[in-house]
Formats: sequence, C-alpha cells, structure tokens
Amino acid sequence: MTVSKTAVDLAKASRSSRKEPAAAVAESTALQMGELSELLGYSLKRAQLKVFEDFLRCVAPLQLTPAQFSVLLLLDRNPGRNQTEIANTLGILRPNFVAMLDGLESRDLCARMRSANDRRSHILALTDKGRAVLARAKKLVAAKHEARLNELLGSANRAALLAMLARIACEF
Amino acid sequence: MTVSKTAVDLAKASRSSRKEPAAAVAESTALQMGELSELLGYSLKRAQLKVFEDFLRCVAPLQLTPAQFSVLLLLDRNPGRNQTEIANTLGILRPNFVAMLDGLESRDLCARMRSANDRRSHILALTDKGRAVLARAKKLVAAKHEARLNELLGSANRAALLAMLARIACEF
DNA sequence: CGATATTTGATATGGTGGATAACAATTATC
DNA sequence: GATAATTGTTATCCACCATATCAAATATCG
Repeated sequence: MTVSKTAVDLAKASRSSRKEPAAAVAESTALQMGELSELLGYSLKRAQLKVFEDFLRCVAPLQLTPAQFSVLLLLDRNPGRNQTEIANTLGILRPNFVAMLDGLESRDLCARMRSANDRRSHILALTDKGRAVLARAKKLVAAKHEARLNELLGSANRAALLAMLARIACEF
Repeated sequence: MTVSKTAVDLAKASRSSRKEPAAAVAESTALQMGELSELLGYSLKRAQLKVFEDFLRCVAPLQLTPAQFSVLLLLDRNPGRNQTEIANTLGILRPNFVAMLDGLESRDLCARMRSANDRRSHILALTDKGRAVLARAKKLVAAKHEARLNELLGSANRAALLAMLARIACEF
C-alpha cells in the first residue's frame, strides 16, 4: 500500500482522458524523457549501439564484428605478440579470447604459432587472407561507416567527440 | 601456409630481440593502437563501459543499475503508462522487461496495477519507496557521477559531447 | 452480433559477452 | 631443485538480447 492516490486515479483514467481535447489526437503520446536526456551514460549507450549496428551493416560482406576487426587491426600493427598481450590491450579476458581466436583461425584470418623462446605462449600473426580481409574492411569502414559519421557531425565535431571519448576511456 | 616469412621470423625472435638496446628495458612494450585510435566505435564502447562502471560505483549504496535507474526516471515522469510503452521508449524488448520489473517490484520500488480501461495492460507506478530511492539516486548521480564527468571534461565540453551523442543516438 | 485479427503481459528458449575458478604445461624465482 | 608464476585452455556461471509462442483481453470488420 505504497502507491499514491494520484497514481490510482491515473490507473482508472489511464490514457482515455486524453481523448477529450481534440477529435482524433494521436493516441499514446510520446513519453517524456525527463532527466534521461541529461544522463551522459544513457546517450552514450544508445549512441554506441547505433554505431556498432552501422559498423556491422557496413562491413557485413566481410562478416566481421567490431571486436574481430579490432583484433585484426592490432595483430597487423603488433606482430610477434601473444594472446595475453593482444587480449589485455583490447580489454578482453584471456579465457574469452580463446574462442574468439578459434573463430578467426578457423576462417584462416590469423594463426597461432608456438614461440621458440617461451613454449607456453602463442605468437599471433595475420595470414595473407587475414591481411587481405583487413584491408578490405578498412576501406569499407572508412568509405561507408566513418564517412557517414563525418557527414552527420562534421569533421571538426567528430574529432572533438573522439578526443573526449578517448579522454573518458583513459582518464576516467 | 599463408603466414608470411617476416611473421615466422618474429615468432622465432619474439620479444627477446628487444632486450639488446638498453640494460633493463621494461619488457613487453605497450602495444601500438594504430587505426584503433581513430575508430569512433571503439572509443565509444570503452568510454561507455567506464561511465557505466562509475555509475554503478556512485549509486552502489542504492543497488541500482543504469537500466533500473532509467526505468525509475521514466516511471516518475510518465505516470499511467503500461509496460509496453515504458519498455519501448527505453529500447527494452517486452519479454526482457518482465523480469526487470519483477526485480523492481519485489523490492517494492514500483507496482503493476491492472488498468480499468484495458484489462490486458499493467499501469506502472512508483511506490513511495521507489520515489524515495529515485530521489536519493538522483542526488548521488548528480553529486558524484556527473560531477566527476564535468570535472574531467568541463561543463561546455560535456554539453557538446552530450549533444553529439544524442544526435548519433537519434539521427544515425 | 459474432468471427477473426491484434494487443498485452508472460514464458520458454537460444545466443552472445563477460567474469571466475581450475588445470596442465612451461618458465621464473629463490 | 623445490616452489611460485605465467600461458593457454576448459568449464561454468551470469547478464543481456532476441525470437517464438501463449492466454487473456480487446479491436476490427463482415
């Protein structure tokens, strides 16, 4: 019994009391977002979902997720590294990185090679096919995905946005 | 057999070849992020994780997740709405919203009331306890969470960031 | 009116990402 | 050389997301 009387009244009247003013008012008016519009985390999350969604669309012909793309990028720029190093810099836990690598390796995009110095670790390397796929992915991302963001925000704004996001990601 | 020769060489030498230059070089140099630094989606995701993490910390005494907080906010600003309406505006699928509401209702933060007009739908309402918890949560979020973001970015930058994120979330 | 479609909340279920514990093989430390 | 730490791996759990389906209630339309 902790619901206020006004809430009970609203339950009785519900939305029907809103039919009165005009004739054919569009029923079910848009909800008020209230303080939600000021919550940075909320917009951050929704923007992130949209951006990932667009990424998947743009790079769909190559069947690459954002996470997979980031792995390929890292492998290309950092040859000779092992699973732990790659996973750590991407914020992926080692156990979860195993299945991810299995997927990439089964598609012949990268390869695990036992290190001669430390026979525990697997040195990761892109295959030729991996390099080719990465190159095509980069082009798709630049031409379709990032280009669309640039179009929406403008180049300067996009750079400012990226700088602030990187700031939050690193220093927060 | 698609791994290049340079990759194989690197696997043999691995990181050991880097011990040569200086005496006690910090082994395992930081990896190059490469194009990852320019990928908006990547920074977006990492920033979002950090912000949610901080939100959970700041509002920990009330045991509220960002999603739960957003539901309480919406219920407060939009009395008389049913589950479908609330779930839809938050981007939550109706089936998944059921368990979420169960959690909030079992903690006596909100209540489902059968509508008198449409006996299918549940009108949602905050309880008195729900309003009290929401009020305390708002204070914690403003005083600790958003204040910390303001401190990091500055008020003007924070507003610009929010505007761009909302833009992406809505128009992208 | 009455048959049919639609809506609402709910359940079941599967998929994916993320987190921890534990293990064998290997290497580092003392 | 005994003990500790590291690496990749497996198993397992939990949160979140998505789909199909259902019963009850309502809307639609002949």
